[in-house]
Amino acid sequence: MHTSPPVTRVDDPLVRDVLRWYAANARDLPWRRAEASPWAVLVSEIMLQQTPVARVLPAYERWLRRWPAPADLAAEEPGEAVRAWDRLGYPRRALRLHAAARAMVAEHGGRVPDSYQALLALPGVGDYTAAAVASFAFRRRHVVLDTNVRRVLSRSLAGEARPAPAPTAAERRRAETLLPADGATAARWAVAAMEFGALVCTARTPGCDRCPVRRRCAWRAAGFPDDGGRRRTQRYDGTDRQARGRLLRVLREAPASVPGDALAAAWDDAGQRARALDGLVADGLVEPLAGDRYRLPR
DNA sequence: TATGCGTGGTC
DNA sequence: TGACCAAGCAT
Repeated sequence: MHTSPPVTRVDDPLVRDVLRWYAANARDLPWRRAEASPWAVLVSEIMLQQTPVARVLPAYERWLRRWPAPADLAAEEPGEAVRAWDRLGYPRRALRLHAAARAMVAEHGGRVPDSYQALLALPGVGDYTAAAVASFAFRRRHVVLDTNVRRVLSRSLAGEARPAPAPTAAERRRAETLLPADGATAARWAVAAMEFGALVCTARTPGCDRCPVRRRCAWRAAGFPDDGGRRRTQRYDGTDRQARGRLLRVLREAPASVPGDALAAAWDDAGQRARALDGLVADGLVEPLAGDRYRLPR
């Protein structure tokens, strides 16, 4: 690797301690290796949206072996991306990643753009992903606010068990204040804070007894207050969401098009099945053909 | 701003 | 056992 060892002085003690913790405890994940391309970083970030690392790993390896550059994916039918997405969940991500690959070919010479703004303009790339790719792949200095970072800062600095449902201006200011001056150190801080939130300062059972910043943690100092303000978790069984998943699974596992009967076998309730199918078609995940047949989009 | 969007593991 | 949780995005 051509980057120099960190020489930047990190003044904030939280940042310093989390960086030190990361140096000793980071997992060896493929998208963090020096040889990971910007495309690999982007693929990993999209796959990791709401999906655990353990489930992403095999899909990530297969994906990059098959499509090592944006142009390789762009040359495929969108349905192939949906099929290769397998059961990662939220298959619209696959469609958007495919659209992003085509946009990169059309507008960026087949490369992943290196600016936050250009990244943000890609389908399926929001604030978090744009900042993460700009930071991790290009060492640009950005606040990277994912759910882990937000939880770490809420606890250690604000003394609250969990952050607000959506990032607030105050949170951004807080994060900006901590951000190291140079891009490379800022990137390392971002990934370190995320890793720390994933492995120590976790949502359910935080490892406060082995936490390197516990002496300064505002949440601990306040006695671990918990207002219990959880997000309402949605039911899944019997929902349209589940129906969509079942239908799409039939389509993914079929080599070509399938008859409506095959979909009917996957979901009993005809009204709900029709609604789910309409939704899938509207999302571009399913293509209806003549004669009551369906396939993944071409 | 609230809601819809998959899937499977954990406690 | 059923909530809760997992590196969000789009509308």
